[in-house]
Amino acid sequence: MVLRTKSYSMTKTLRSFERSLPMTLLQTREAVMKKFIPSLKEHDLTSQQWRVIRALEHESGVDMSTLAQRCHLLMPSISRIINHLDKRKLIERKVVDSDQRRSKIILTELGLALFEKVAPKSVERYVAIEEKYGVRKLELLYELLDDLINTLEEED
Amino acid sequence: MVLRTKSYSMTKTLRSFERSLPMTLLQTREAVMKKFIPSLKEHDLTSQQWRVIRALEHESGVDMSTLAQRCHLLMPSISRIINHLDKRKLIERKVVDSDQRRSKIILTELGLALFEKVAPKSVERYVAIEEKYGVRKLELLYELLDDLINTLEEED
DNA sequence: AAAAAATAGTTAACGTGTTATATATATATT
DNA sequence: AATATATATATAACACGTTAACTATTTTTT
Repeated sequence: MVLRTKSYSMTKTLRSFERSLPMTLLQTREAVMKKFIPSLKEHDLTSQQWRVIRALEHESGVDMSTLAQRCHLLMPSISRIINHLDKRKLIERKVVDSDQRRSKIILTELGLALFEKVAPKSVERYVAIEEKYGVRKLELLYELLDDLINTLEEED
Repeated sequence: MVLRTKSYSMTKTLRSFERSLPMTLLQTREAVMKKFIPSLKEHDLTSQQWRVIRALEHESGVDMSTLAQRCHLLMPSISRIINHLDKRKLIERKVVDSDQRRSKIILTELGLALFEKVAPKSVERYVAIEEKYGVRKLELLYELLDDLINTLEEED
């Protein structure tokens, strides 16, 4: 393991596949989500649906494209998710008068109630992570991640 | 940003959804993968298929369950992926004599050739990231992520 | 040895990621 | 004003993530 890492930085071979950056990021995400997913399942929500609900609670009445950007989802995914949430009456769509193509998405009372129920669990999770891992390290991690994102996005 | 962070840790409301930890990890992963995905597409590979090929190049002749663990994939996914790679003759399955349920997965010559073609692109990508972001920061990031994973996995 | 329990792998069903294509409406061009 | 182009959203197709159910073996229990 040590040998592999060493040979990587010296001879430019592949980093051991279990320790690749994308894999490590994926694992971290899984570890973070793991304890929160059950709260979502209790309410038959996927993490993406929850992301949309959070975005709408933050700012209701945005259109699909905006929602896609904010939630880092692609239009086909948003389209399906909004359809799904619409059937569950958690959101409503209002066609925009000035542009019939567009529709504003609004969180219903039911949707808001669901948010209020789940949100505390999410807060709890963050508090638990802060306590066990440390606020300082967490802030440092955020900084490093943001920095990496910015570095890589400059590549165009 | 500073204000937001402050209000979060003081009043225990939800961190702005765009800056949640899972979202940030997802974004980082996307940013890291972005420039490498085209190399995979050239060879009609998904990142998961590539992960499996890498694992097999590292150690050929492991069974499906082992492969699932190593690649952080679930059995149904591995099952489909191995099926797919089998059809493309990139791998072969050999039923284990002592246990007819099990089969060992072997990278074919064709599979190995594909690995040899794609691997340098992956190395290039890492080198580029190291150069732009810095080896030191990258190592620190790995440490923080591993630490977070370990912290969260102790929670059981 | 026969029955029960465990294990390896597959398949089904549903939601999402991704690319390509389609449809309707709005804007720009002529 | 009629046509072409652009935009917002939807749908289709295929792969993966996830849970549950299933099949075929192997191991354990009795």
